[in-house]
Order: sequence, then C-alpha cells, then structure tokens
Amino acid sequence: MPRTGMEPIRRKAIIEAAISTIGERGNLDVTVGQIARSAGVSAALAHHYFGGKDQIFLATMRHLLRVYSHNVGGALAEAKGPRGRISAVIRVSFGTEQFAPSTIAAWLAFYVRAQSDDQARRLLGIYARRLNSNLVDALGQLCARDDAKRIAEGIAALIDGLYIRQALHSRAIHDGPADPASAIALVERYVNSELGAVARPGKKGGKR
Amino acid sequence: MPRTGMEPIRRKAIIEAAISTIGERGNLDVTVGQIARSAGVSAALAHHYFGGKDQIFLATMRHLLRVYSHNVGGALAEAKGPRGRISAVIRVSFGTEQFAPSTIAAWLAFYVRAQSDDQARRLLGIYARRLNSNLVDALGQLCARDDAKRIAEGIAALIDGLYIRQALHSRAIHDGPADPASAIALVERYVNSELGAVARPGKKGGKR
DNA sequence: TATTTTTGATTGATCGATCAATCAACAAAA
DNA sequence: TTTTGTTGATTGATCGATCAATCAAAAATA
Repeated sequence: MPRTGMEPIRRKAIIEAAISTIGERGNLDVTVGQIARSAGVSAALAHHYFGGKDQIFLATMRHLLRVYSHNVGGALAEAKGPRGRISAVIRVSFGTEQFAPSTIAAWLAFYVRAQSDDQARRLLGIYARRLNSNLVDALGQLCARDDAKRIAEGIAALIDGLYIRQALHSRAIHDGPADPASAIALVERYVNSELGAVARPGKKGGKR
Repeated sequence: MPRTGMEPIRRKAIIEAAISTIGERGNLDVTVGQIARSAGVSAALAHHYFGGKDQIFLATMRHLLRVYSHNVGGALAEAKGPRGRISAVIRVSFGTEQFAPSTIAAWLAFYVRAQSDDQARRLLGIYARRLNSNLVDALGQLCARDDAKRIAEGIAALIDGLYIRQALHSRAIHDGPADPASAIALVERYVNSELGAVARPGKKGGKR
C-alpha cells in the first residue's frame, strides 16, 4: 500500500505516539519499539525517518513547543491591553491542549531531559525566554521594571509548580482529570495581588 | 581491610554517592557501577547491601526526605507563632542543605520517578502531605480554612516551581550557584500579600 | 495500453553494547 | 574456623542501531 508522501504522515504519527507513550509511562524510559508500535509502524521505520531515538525526542519537544507557541500567539492577538495579555498567557498555559495528562507528563520528562541534554536544554531555554519576555513586556506596562521581572518569575514558577503537582496528582488519584480552572484562578489571583501591591510606574519606576 | 560494622558506613557512603551521581547527571540514568565507584566500592557490594538498584533509589529518597523532615522539625520548634512556622518551612525548603545543586537535581529526578514507581510516589506523597498539613495548620490560624488550603497550594507550587527552575538555571549558567535568598523573598512576599488580602477568620471564616 | 524501470516505504533479522543481578571465591577479623 | 566484608567474573536480558530484502506505487518506455 505504499503511496508516496507517507513521510509527513509517519513523522506526525510517531511524534504523537511518542507523546502518548511518554505520557503513559511518565518518563523517557520508553523504547523506540514501543513508540513505533503505538504509531503502527516498525521500529526500523522510526529510525529511518528520524535518525535515532534522540532525534525522536527532540522532534517531539519541538512539536510540543510549537503547539504551545502557536496557542500563545493566537491568544495574545485577541488579548486587550497588557493585563489581558498576561491572562492570555496564563489561560493558554493551562488550556486543554497543554494540560492534557500525557502532555504534562511529557513536558516534565523533557524538563529532566534538559538536565543532561544540551539540545533539549536549548529548546526549553527558548520557551522559557519567550514566556519570560511576554510576561515582562506586559507587566512592564503596569508596574516598574524590577517589579515586572520579579512578578514574571513568580508567575513562571507558579505555572511550573502547578504543572509538576498536577502530574503527580493525576497519577495518585487514578488518572484524575486536570483542574485547569482552579490553577488559573490561583495564578490570576497572584498577579492581581502583586500588581495591587506595587506602585504605578511613573516615567521612572520608584523604589518599591 | 574488612573491619566489622562496615554496613552502616557503606550504606551511607553509597546513598551519598547516589545523590551526587544523580545530581551530576541530572537524572536517574546512572548505573549501579557508577554509584558504587563513586562510593569507593564495587557494584556487587552495592547489590549486597541494598538488594538492587530500585532499593538504592528508594533508600536515597528516604534519606533526602528524612533530612528535610529533620530540618523542618528543628525549624518549627524554634518558630514563633503560625506566621513564623510558615516562614520556617519556607526557609528550610530553600536552605543550603536542600538547595544544593545535586540535591535539587536528585529531587527533581525522583519526582519523575514517582510517575512510574508506586513506592516512590508513596514516599513523595508522605512528604507532600506533611508539607501541606504544616502549611494549612499554620495558615488556618491566620485565615479561613478555604483560604488556608488555597494559599498552601500556592506556596507548595511556588516552592516546586522555583526548584525546577533552579535546576535548569544552575546548569544553563555553568553550574551557577543557587540563589536561595531571592527565592525565599518571593515566596514570603506571596504569603504576605495573600494573607493581607483575606479577612481575619472569625469563629466561622466568611466567604472570601 | 501494456511492460519495464525506478524509487519510496517498510520490515524482520541481527549485531554490539550496556547493565542489573548473581555467584563463587578470597581476605581479614573474631 | 567461622563470620563478615568484598570483589571479579559471568550471565541473561534489553535495546538502539543497522542492513539486506520486500513490496507496491509511480514514472518511463515501448
């Protein structure tokens, strides 16, 4: 049945199989064979298209990152004002696409991977920097630069922390579904109280 | 040179070697041989004393947990009032012992391990529950129960998030040292603004 | 249209390396 | 000499990677 033009279809299938396989196991201790089987192909084919296990992982990370960036981009476009852009980032971060159990598990696994793999770290670095500048830019219009940096760090930490906790809970309580709403509410509340506590930025932000 | 009474010495050496080996690599893809060599013994001896790789990991987790609990216990004993106990928990969580790069990396690695290993998950669950009840108990004396739960979740998420981010940063910037002070300040500020925003708890906490 | 050639798609089989685990043996106290 | 500590050697299993061999569609040719 080999029709030509299978390559993009296979690549996509293998990447999605990688996400679900990694997501099920919760770590990167998955074999190429497992991923391939889940994608309905042989392990050899996965190697053929990607070159090796590492590259399957990297392609999967890139896919996750691309989807996230795409969603953020869309949400930012519709957002009204800096505060709206902050909410957009938060909302997307806990959106159904990002907050699916297997996505969360894969994300966490790649975080760990970045500890020992330069390329993985570089990819995560791109995501982190983009998130950070989105937040700092928006916050910078609402408060002093120093405060903006600090609040952005807090938001990012809250997001990462809620992710890691969600990953554990969704397994502890027999695959309980994620609860994006309360996570969003918690972060939003953080943003509000932090913004409420800092002075408006004059042309020069005053100290505290 | 076999003197008797080596067992506890070897166990400790192997556990500490496991922490540093895991910490260096940043994940659990370490061999028993590497751990053993770092401890100055043979791989066979590590098996002899622990029974297997899994048990080395579990013993290492238990050790990490025990040290943390011990430190928290000590800090809680000296703390004055509920607000002081919250600060004690935060301070210990970012204390030098917990915030050493290899400890952070090992902690994160075990978090991922808990995704696929029941016993590891159980151990982390104990830690999480203890942390949570410490925080909720203290917060419950300062605000309504519902608020206490929410703020405790926020604190825990912030701690986890700052950990995971620290793990990445300390590797990105060529083993830059941790910065406990700013992490502590960020969480403390969160506690203050959240507590400032909620009403005092009457005998019955009012809604919001 | 019918036949041949080419090429992309795909896999089973297999190699080489790694590693956890086991065991038999040895050394040094007790 | 009995026990405790310790290790090198070995094994069995797993896995990533490679490769030769199919198979079928598409393209070229008759």
